[in-house]
Amino acid sequence: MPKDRAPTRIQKKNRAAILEAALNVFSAHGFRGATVDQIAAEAGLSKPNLLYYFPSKEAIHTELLSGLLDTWLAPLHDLDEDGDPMEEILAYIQRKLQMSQELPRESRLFANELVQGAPRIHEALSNDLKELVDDKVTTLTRWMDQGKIARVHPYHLMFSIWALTQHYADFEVQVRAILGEEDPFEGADPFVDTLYRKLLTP
Amino acid sequence: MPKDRAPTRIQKKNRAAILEAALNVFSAHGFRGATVDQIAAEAGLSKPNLLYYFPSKEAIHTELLSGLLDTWLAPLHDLDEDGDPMEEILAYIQRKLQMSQELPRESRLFANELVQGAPRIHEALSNDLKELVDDKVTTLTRWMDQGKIARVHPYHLMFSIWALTQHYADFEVQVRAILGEEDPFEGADPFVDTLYRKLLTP
DNA sequence: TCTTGATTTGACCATCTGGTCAAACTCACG
DNA sequence: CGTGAGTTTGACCAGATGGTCAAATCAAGA
Repeated sequence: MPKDRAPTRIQKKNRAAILEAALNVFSAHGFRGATVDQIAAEAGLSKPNLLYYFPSKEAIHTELLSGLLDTWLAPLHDLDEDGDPMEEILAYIQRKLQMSQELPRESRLFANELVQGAPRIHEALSNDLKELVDDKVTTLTRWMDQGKIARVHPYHLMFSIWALTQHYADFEVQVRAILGEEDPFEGADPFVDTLYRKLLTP
Repeated sequence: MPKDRAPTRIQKKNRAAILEAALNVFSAHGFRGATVDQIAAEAGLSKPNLLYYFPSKEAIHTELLSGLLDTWLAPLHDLDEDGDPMEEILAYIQRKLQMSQELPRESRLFANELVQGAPRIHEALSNDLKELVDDKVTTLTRWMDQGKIARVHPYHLMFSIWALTQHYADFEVQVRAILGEEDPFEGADPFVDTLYRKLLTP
């Protein structure tokens, strides 16, 4: 394993290649379905070489998840209490939809983990995520109190946004099977925009 | 393997026990994450004994999925062109939500399969499911043409219903992590009802 | 160039896993 | 009962898989 110094050029390149490969493999097959050999092959390394950079399969997975959590939660972080309520929420939804389109692997990585009970990120959910959501729910509630948006259950509002936007990435095969050749995201944006505009208009 | 006659008392009991156990294990760990030993143990059988009733792990999985597909699609089947549009749709949504609550294992079984690209039910999606959805979309479109419900993209409407209702089962850990002690389904029903009533009111 | 730490790998290992098989056991029925 | 079909299991196997290790190779600074 590399020493505890500044990472060399090679270390940087290989660790990045491994994480990139791991994202592909884990998001497509889940933790258990992914094999170290597969990740190594995709990263262009031999298995022992891969294990020279990460101590175990689990370590790669953990680093991937924790490294991506910030990215994943950034849009919600950006929800600004001082902005225009309706525009803030619709912008959040649009960013989430865009992430589903542009980062489907990341979405499926989390989806895989969650649907199997989140054995490896349960803590992050109950702490970081809950804290962030609770905070933003306060904002939403305040907006409702001020009559800026319609009063709905704020937590379920949040869940619905996640469900709707991530559905396109997580269940992409199903969406594609039904839409055929058509671009899955064609029309999604106006649809969710209308949906939440109608829901939240006081 | 049992002969091709009428199933004996023991065959009925054991096959049922195996499928029940398999539903638990597959829905919790996905196909690859599940082991035959685990299923056998949960069914109260030895592994060779389990494999006396089913030729392989894959066969159990296949039978589970195809056996549950009808159950899973029944609510959509029931959407009645001759009923009251708004009530029909809201009833469909409510039934889906109820299934998410009462049959979370089934929901996660399909979710697991879908998020990993549906390698084993791709055909059913492109045929049975697509056909059913296309048919119901025709109904929805007709209702929109008649001005009975607001005009929205009918396929995205369908996706949104699935996403929203199944979210509670598929990502139950996340919902629980955020809501804490509170019952995840508390308030979900009125929320989705309001959501779709507002969206679809012309 | 030489040296030393960084990097890479072939060979190997223990364990897990899906599946097989022959032998043993059980049950229903004549 | 006795018997043959139905049921169960211990022992076993081959391949996959996560991980180890010593030896070989490489890279960069003195």
